[in-house]
Amino acid sequence: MPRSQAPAHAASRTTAPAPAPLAERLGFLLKHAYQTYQSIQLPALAPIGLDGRLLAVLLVVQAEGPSLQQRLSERMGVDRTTMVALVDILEQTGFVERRRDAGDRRGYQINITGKGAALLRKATNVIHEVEQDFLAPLSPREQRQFRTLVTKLALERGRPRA
Amino acid sequence: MPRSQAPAHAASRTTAPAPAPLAERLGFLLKHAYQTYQSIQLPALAPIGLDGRLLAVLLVVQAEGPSLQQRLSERMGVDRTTMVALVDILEQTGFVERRRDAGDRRGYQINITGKGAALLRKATNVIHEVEQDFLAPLSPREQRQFRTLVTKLALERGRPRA
DNA sequence: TATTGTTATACTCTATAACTATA
DNA sequence: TATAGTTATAGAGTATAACAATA
Repeated sequence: MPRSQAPAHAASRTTAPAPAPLAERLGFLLKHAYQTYQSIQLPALAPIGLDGRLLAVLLVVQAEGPSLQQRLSERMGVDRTTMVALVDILEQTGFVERRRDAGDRRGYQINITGKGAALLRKATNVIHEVEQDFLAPLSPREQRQFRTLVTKLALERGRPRA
Repeated sequence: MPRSQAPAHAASRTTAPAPAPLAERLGFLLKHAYQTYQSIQLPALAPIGLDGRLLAVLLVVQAEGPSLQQRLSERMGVDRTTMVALVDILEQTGFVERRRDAGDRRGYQINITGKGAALLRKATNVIHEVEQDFLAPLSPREQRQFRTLVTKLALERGRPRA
């Protein structure tokens, strides 16, 4: 999905109703559900200097403690060469720091900073609002159902590699 | 999504379980549900020379009759310059044909051919199998629920532009 | 020889701008 | 001048290959 993010200026525009044969195809629905989510999340995270992938790195580092870049990339399912750029950004903005491991000087341990932890608290509130906004077309009961079902579909089978 | 498509050779590989904080985020779940779907659809459509976007063009042309390229791109939510390449492929393989409109010689009417209609019947069967495979982790009742809910989320709000 | 991080490179998908022919 | 189609180009995003440092 990639290449999958709509430009920010298009976030609030809409198009004509989807053609009937596409509106019944799961692939089309899944793609557009994800794009709709992104169109809400992108402008919500931008003011605090984050996007979905940078936020994911912070979430994993905070949940699992200091981690090698390679470990982070495996956990998130992105290439290790892609992780270089993500950590570069988070390091330059002071949200994480790279520390050499004295025992094995090949890799870095990635640590979240106090500034990064504070940002993460703010981002967590933003994400909850984004998810509520996205799920707004559903009743509270339907929202719980959707979370359960999409979790099974996304995770139960094992994720394809990014 | 699309870059959003995993390479074909990775379709059957899986990674470690998703980190807990990501497995609860809707953005992560939606992305991976879509990627999981793609990892099933891609190898299923490849043998008949199609992918999701080419199939979408055929579905719209068949449902709405001969259409200008520009109209097709609006209906599908893709740029008209992107539609050029899609119609090129379908024309070279003989699944659609471009016909000049005698009244307005600026545009082409895109028609599905007999060969294209035959392919579409085959593709429709393939897609039904792909969707069943994707939904297999859910009970029949849950499958109906998921279709209803994801349709509301993808379409009710109006689609963001591609 | 293998592993971590990095850089250089290439490939895919898609969007913008500019061109042509028609109106 | 506006529209349909096209081409050239550029920008994300991400993957592969090769390299330096370390084990």
